[in-house]
Amino acid sequence: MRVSQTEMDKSHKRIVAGASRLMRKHGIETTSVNDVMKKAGLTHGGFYRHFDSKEALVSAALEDAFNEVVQAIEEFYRARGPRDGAEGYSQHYLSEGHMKHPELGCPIAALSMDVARSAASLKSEFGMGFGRVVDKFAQAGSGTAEENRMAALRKIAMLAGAVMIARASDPKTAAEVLAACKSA
Amino acid sequence: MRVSQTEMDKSHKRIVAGASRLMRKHGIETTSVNDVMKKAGLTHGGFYRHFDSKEALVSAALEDAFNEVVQAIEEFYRARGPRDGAEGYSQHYLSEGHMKHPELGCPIAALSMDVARSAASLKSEFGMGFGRVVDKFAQAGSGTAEENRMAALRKIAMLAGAVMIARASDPKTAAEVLAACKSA
DNA sequence: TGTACATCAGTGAACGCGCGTTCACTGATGTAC
DNA sequence: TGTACATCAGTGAACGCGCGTTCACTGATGTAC
Repeated sequence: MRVSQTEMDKSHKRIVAGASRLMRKHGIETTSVNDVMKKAGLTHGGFYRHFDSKEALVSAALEDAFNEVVQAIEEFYRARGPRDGAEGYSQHYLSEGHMKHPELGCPIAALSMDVARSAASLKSEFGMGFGRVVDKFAQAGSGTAEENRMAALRKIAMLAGAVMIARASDPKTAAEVLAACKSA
Repeated sequence: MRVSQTEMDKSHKRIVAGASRLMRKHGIETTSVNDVMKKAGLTHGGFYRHFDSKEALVSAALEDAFNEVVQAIEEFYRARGPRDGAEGYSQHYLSEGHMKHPELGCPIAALSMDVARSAASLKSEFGMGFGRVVDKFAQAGSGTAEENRMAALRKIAMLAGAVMIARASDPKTAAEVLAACKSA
C-alpha cells in the first residue's frame, strides 16, 4: 500500500545506498534490481516507482559512491590538514581493509571497468566524480596548480591500480603490491 | 560430425583466443559461451568437448592474455634493449590505441576487476601472470633486485590504473590522465 | 593397402533459472470540500 | 476538524529473453585386422 512521502524518501535513499554498496562489491551487471530491492527491504516490483530503469539507478549509485569518497578525503583533511591528510588517505586506500571491502571503498578501484563497458553518459558521470577526487588531492600539493594536478592524477592512478591488482591476486601478491605502493 | 585431431586443435586455439579477446572487451560474466563459440565459427553445444565448464575457459583465456603481454614486452626489449624497451612499452601502454582496444591489450587493465569477483583459483592464476609481467619489467631496472621489483610494482599499478580510469571516463578526462602518466 | 567398425567433434533442441521490465491490484496517504 | 475520494508506493505474478549446461544424434576420423 501507499506509504508517506517521508517513508518514500527513506526507501529511495536505502535503494541508492544499497545499490552503491552491492555494485561496488559484485559489479554493475552482476547486481540485479531484485538484489537491490531485497537489500532495501522491498520487493522488486516497486523499483520502477523510484527509477525509470536500472541504468538510472546505476547513475545514482555511482554518484553516491563518489560522494562518500570525497567526504572521506575531506574528513582526513579536517583531522590532519591537507598535507598529512592526503598521505593518511593514501595509506588508508592501500590498507588491507580497503582491499577487502570494496563495498565501502573507492568506486574508481571498484567500478571503473564496469563503467568502461557502459554508455557514454555513465562515463561522463564517472569522469566528473573522478575529477572531484583529483581536485581534492591536488589541494594537498605544494607546487603550481598544474604540477599538483599532474601529481594527483598519477597518484590516484597508482592507488586505484594497486588496489585493483591486489583484489584480483592471491594474498601474497596482493600484500606485495600494496606494500610497494605504500612506500611511494 | 567428427573432425580430425589437427582441426580440433585449431578449434581449441580459436576458442581460447576468441574468448581472451571477447572477455577483455566485454568482461568475463558478460561474455557468454555462445558468444565465444560463434566467434570461433562453431555452435555452443560443442563447447563441452573442449572445456569442462565456462570457468575452465576463463582460466585458459586469462593465461592466453598474459602470454600476449609478456611476448609484447619481450618484443620491445628485443628491438630496443631493456631500458628503452620498458619505456617504449609504457608509452604504448598509455596510448590511445591501447585505451580504445582492450581486446588486444593488457589483462590487468581489462580483467582484474572481474577476476577480483571470481574464485581463489583464478586469482592465483592472475597473481602468477601479474608476477611474470612484474619480473619482465624489473629486468629493465638499474638498482638492486629489491628496488627494481618495488619500482616495477608501482609502475605497473600506475599504468593499469591510468588505462582503466581512461576507459571509464569521458574523452577529455581520459586524455588528461594518460598524458599525466606518460610524463612520469 | 583395404575393409569393418568404434570413437567422438560438432550440431541443435531442450532443461531450469534469473534477468529487466510490466501490470493489475491493495490500501494508506494526501487533498478538496 | 471531519468526510469522501483520488492518488500512488509497494506487492507479487507474469512477460520474453539469454544464460550455462545436457543430451540424442550425425557422420567423418582413426584404428584393428
